[in-house]
Amino acid sequence: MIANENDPRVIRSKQLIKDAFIKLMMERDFESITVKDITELATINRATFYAHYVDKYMLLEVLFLEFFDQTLARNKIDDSSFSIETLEKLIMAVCDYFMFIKNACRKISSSVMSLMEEKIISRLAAFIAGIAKPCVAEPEHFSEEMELSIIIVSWSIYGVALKWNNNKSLSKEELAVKSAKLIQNGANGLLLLSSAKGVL
Amino acid sequence: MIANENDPRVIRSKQLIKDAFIKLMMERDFESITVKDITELATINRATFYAHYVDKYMLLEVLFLEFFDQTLARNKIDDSSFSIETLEKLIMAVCDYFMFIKNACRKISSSVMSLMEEKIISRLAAFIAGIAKPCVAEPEHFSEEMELSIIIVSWSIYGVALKWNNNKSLSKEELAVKSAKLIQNGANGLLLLSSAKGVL
DNA sequence: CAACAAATGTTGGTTTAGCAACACAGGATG
DNA sequence: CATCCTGTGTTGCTAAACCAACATTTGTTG
Repeated sequence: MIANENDPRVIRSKQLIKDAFIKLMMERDFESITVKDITELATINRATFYAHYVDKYMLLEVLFLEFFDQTLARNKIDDSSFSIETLEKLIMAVCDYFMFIKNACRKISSSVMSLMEEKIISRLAAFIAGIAKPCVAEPEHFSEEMELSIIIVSWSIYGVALKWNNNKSLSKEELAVKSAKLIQNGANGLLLLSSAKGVL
Repeated sequence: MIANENDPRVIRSKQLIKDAFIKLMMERDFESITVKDITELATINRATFYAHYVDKYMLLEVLFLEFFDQTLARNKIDDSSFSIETLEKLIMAVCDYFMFIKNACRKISSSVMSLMEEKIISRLAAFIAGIAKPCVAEPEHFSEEMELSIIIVSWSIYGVALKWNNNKSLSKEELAVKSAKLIQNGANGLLLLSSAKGVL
């Protein structure tokens, strides 16, 4: 069945599924939730679930990516150019995302988080690309280096936010300011520190 | 289309319609609510409304009767025999029903109330009949008188509760106790009072 | 290990909801 | 008065949800 995404029934069914899943995630571990549980709570047929989602893992992915997009949108990041402030806001956005997930789910396993990791970083990269690319005069020339830079920055952002989530020794804002500078300078700072100590 | 009342879609559609209607009744006057308003808020198609309800008046009737039945059920009336306590509880139940309606609707016109009046009294009569009939040894013999008695009692109950709703000079319980006695004695009390004053 | 129970995906046929279009009625506006 | 607008109620067709049934997989219990 190829469903029309604008059909009110499709919209409602998907929403009922999401609502039920969110409710269950507030009560239980992801792995313990069955498709049957979801569809029964959503008052839809199990076959209808499979008409819209491949399995519960795909539902998780879609939903968590939506959460992330909403978090990004809520942080109102200036998309006219890529600056140090953009970097700071992105870091804080990923921190918000982690906090949202922690708050919305009773028990979120690291396996679930790692299922989402790549997807979130990809989304981060796409977001950054959307800001940065139009700012470059000759996109065809710098595209190779830009792609790599975006990947580096995306993974860096995710990494510091994840570290913060495990060990909140700084405030979100402090983390953002400090980390943004470090990400900006890349390995330079590390190289300087190391050479000063005579390691290199 | 003859819908199967047990189909989950039918159940959900009807519930969506009811929820939307209740919400609108909390905000607006019944007459100002259109079928279009209801279906838009319920996120269903207008044709679907007509598949389940003749018009908005029928929806009102169904819903208010449900409210009344719920009120009756909540009052947990002993249905083993018909006693003075039964009478008192029925009076209080109708009072509860009036209070519920007043609370659930922004503005409830007297025309709407009178639309429901007969239906509620019929339901009252059916309820009383359900209690009283099994208690009679020879139902075929007393059926005529019993039918009339039930009608009299039903209208009496509704009447005193309606009066109380307009002018709450007594508590609900006081009204029930006093009125139950009066309904029990029927016109006897009035006749005595009148004769004592020499009117008859 | 075998047997059983429960969850997963999938399928074909049935039923209901959605939709667009229509005729009609009532009320407002020029 | 004619015209427009909005809501009502109906209809035939399309598309989505339901359902029962099935083969498979997974897990657990004696």
